[in-house]
Amino acid sequence: MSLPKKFYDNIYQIVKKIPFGRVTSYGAIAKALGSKGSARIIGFAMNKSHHIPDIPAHRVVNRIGVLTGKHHFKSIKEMESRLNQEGIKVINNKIQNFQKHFWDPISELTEFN
DNA sequence: CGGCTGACGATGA
DNA sequence: GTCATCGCCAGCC
Repeated sequence: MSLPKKFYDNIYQIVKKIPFGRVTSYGAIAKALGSKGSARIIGFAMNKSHHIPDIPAHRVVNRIGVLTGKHHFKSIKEMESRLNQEGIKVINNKIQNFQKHFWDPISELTEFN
């Protein structure tokens, strides 16, 4: 409550806006926040979001579509399993046609506003 | 207050 | 195309 982390809060806002069957990258979110250099911070924020049920972290992967954060999930299989449920094919921990499923917050939201 | 961490990204070889 | 290294920048110890 007091002193809300604007950066982290912004990240959660965007991640929660990711539509079903879509994925995005840490760099895309970071850039949407105006700090493309803080792509790593996005992952950090995800760790803090572990107690937040509305954070589809499984829809957030790195720029190449690899499920880098799956190991941080309750179950490693859960991340790729959830993506499969959304119609996203994950082979070798990498999203197939990643660019096709890629959801750019800047293009869709035109700034998180 | 100083330094390390980290679910990344870009660039160079 | 792949592999290695540097840079980023907020949070945390």
